[in-house]
Amino acid sequence: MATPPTPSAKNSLLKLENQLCFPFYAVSRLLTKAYQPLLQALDLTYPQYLVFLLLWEHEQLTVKELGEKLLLDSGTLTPLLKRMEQKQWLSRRRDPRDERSVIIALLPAGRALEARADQIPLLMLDKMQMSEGEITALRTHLTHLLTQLA
Amino acid sequence: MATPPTPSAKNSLLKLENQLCFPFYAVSRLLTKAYQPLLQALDLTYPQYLVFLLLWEHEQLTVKELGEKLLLDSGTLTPLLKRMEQKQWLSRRRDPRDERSVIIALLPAGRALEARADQIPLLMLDKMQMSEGEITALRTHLTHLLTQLA
DNA sequence: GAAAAATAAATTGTGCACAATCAAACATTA
DNA sequence: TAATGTTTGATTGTGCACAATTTATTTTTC
Repeated sequence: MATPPTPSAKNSLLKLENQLCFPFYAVSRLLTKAYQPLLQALDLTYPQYLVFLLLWEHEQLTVKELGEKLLLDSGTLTPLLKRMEQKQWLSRRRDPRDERSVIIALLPAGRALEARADQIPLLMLDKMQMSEGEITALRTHLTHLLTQLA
Repeated sequence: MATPPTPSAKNSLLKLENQLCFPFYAVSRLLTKAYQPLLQALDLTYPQYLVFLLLWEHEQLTVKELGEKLLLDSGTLTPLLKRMEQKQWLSRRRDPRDERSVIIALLPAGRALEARADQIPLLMLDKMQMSEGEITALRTHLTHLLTQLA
């Protein structure tokens, strides 16, 4: 079905295969899909898992702090956190000392998930099949890009 | 399985800063945001731009072929393509020789966007501030990961 | 200390992503 | 060729993402 390239598109940067950004977009989605069977066992989505990574470490954080660390805004976080509150994984309450802020705090049911999640990072590293060196190199480039774009 | 973790190292894998996947997720979203002002001028979203990259090169493709190249399924593509059809950028019709397939064909208004988009790749390369070598290295790693995960 | 500016969430609306299900068209084979 | 199985899109429902606006609260400035 695919027709031969048209003259205007020959050797162009406007070709999917010459794009650098598409692989980022594709890999990001494939990684989320690779997490899916592992997270589904915990009834979690990938963004919810990211919130838990922070809460397991910090016990409680404001919505603003979560947003700064995950690079997400309240339009994304508020409904997501409400769904997690419904499941009794965390609590949402205003900071008495600054009523503008909402404090997200880990609840026992949320803490209990930590033990069940502890195999996930190694299982994912396994799926990626990359050497220690490749991973280090990639992390360096990604961090550079991240600071460049953020 | 990779290397067995020491007790202390095991816990640290469940920290956001030690995640490899989060930077992919974050960079992917930041890249899309970096495209946004450039694409908004053409009334395009990033996934729509990706569809155009393929149509500018191939003139016409089936939904299945678009899905294979972009790693997207019909649940994503069908409504996206309908929105693009509304704007007269492309046509959707069944293949007379196999009524199961839908052929997506570029229309003049869609072709006209190509010239207005041709600066985008260089502008994006500029935003990323990476050397030729870094880009090549990154593309290699990403391609490896992509085949590993796809 | 009142008005103005800044900050933090919530809300609204649009557009992906994707799992799951369905229906139609085509291919296979007994 | 009738029954079975496969392929292709469409549909439905849920959950992000994010721009833009709104509301409540706090801080700053005059």
